[in-house]
Amino acid sequence: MRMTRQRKLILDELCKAKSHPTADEVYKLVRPRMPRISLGTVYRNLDQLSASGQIVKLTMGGGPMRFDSTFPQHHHIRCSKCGKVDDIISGPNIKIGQEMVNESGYELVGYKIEFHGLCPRCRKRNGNKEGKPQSSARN
Amino acid sequence: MRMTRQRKLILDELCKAKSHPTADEVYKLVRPRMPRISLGTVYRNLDQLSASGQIVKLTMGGGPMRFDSTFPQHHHIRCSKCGKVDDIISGPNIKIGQEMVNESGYELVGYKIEFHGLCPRCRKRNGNKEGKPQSSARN
DNA sequence: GTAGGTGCAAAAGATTTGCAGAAAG
DNA sequence: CTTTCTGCAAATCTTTTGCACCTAC
Repeated sequence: MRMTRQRKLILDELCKAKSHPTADEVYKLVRPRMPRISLGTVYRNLDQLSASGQIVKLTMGGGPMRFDSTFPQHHHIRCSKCGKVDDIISGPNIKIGQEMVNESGYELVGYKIEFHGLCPRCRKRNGNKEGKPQSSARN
Repeated sequence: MRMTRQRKLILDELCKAKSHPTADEVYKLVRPRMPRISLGTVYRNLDQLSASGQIVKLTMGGGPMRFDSTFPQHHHIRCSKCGKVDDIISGPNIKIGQEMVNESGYELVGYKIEFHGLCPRCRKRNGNKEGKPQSSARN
């Protein structure tokens, strides 16, 4: 994979971004520094960067694809009410290894955990200031 | 939520399906039994059924949305090479609780684990018959 | 009876692709 | 040099929506 000016730029903007931009947002982030770049190029690069593991594709259930740099390692949580996506800098130990998928015959390469819940703002609006889970923690 | 003939039918076909059909595939599954149903209706119902937790939306990084019934509880693994999606009837205990997301201020409602790796067929083609992970298990 | 649901068709969005010229290695 | 990548624009694919008519409750 060649490291073109475009690819470097896209990766750079993605690392700087605190949010989880869509392809179109990446396009807008990059244009000021390279006005003639095309949206198609952005899509092609986002695909390749994620195929090579340098970034992650996030779908988080609905709407256009979002992208995020992989470092530092983290997971994501999405508000079921307003759709906001935040990072979870997972401290604790989720041990996930080959043995979890052995029965399937697959060779495990990676995994992704996507949480969903209510963001602080929506909790307040709901009048549920303290953490009283209202449903069991499973999808 | 009313239980219309359409909704019942869609849910029924989805429970029977061993695969993870796209909206369009669900449409095709349902049409033999209800020829005048519209694709729009299928989309609207899949959305509502997943909002109410009766089915799950799977995005699995790329392509159109896929849908799956929620029982029995399971996760999914997707082949990074050919795109095949299979079920992981997770035996072991992944303990994920509110404490994992406390710092974020969110109230945890649920989570979803998506694995990816090489399916048995692609492993063979790769000449890697036994489980020798080639990269670290992370995205 | 009425709020929510449906079919149809068109619109809106998101992503992919063909091609000729550019540029990385 | 050769191979991969780019810009552009058109094509394709997916999903959403407006509207008038239905139907579950």
